[in-house]
Amino acid sequence: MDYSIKQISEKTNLKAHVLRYYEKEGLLPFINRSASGIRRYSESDLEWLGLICCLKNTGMSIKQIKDFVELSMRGGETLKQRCDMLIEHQKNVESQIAEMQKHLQKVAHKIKYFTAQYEKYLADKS
Amino acid sequence: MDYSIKQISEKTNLKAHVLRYYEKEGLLPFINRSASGIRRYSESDLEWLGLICCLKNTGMSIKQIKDFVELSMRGGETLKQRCDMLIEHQKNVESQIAEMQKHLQKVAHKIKYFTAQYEKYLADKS
DNA sequence: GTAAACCTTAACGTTAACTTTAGGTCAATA
DNA sequence: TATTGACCTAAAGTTAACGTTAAGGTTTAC
Repeated sequence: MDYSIKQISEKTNLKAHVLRYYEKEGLLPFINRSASGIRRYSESDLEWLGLICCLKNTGMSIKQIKDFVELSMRGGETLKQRCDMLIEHQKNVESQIAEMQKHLQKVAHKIKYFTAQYEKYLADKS
Repeated sequence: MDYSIKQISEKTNLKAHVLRYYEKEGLLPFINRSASGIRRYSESDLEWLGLICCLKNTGMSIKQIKDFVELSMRGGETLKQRCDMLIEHQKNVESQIAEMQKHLQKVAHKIKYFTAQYEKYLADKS
């Protein structure tokens, strides 16, 4: 009940060399190998990858994800720290979104302005 | 009634070297110079910088902003194109935000999960 | 047995948006 | 007039997160 790197690549949409790269960077320090050294991903590895992608997708850097993974490897005593880290991250992303929405309002305003200009231009031409 | 690069730097929160960089990249093809070659920014240059920052803040690339500026330099005949470009950009940003919010929900879910784990850990310890 | 998939290390290439450096010139002031 | 701080240019350096290529080797599936 385990997966090859290719299968995982398909399931996660991460190319094989990216999976190896993530492993090298310390994001996946728990992948088992077959006797001959071939990576064998378990169901729980796949779940981990889910979390990693989730953090990546919300803009967390590889380095920070690595820190998170390292905490996880230290067991239950770091659970509080990890919760805090995720909550902090959540806050950051939320405020980024809020910022973006604020800036977006300015864009909307500019669009109004340009649209008016365009209408004036059309009127002047006729 | 014009400004030095330092004054503009303070007004826009863009460092002087960034202003020069933007100019080199074609984002500001209209800045006047003194006889000795020193940049003199006008009030309207400052307004342009406002629009440029607005686009930057919403994630538009330097290259795209350059394209927008180039259209602008061609005058009224490109107004429609520019409107369309801004509207397209607005849509992109909105869908980016939506995506982000979707991913954020997953993070929230993970937080719930980790918090539960943490409470269980505390209960087991006592 | 052979072809496809996997492994490693290592190094070079890429992109965006700066940032820094080096070596000057210019302007305000004491 | 000397000095200091602001300005100029061109070009190289930086960072993150990969992407690419190479070179050489092992393993697995049919």
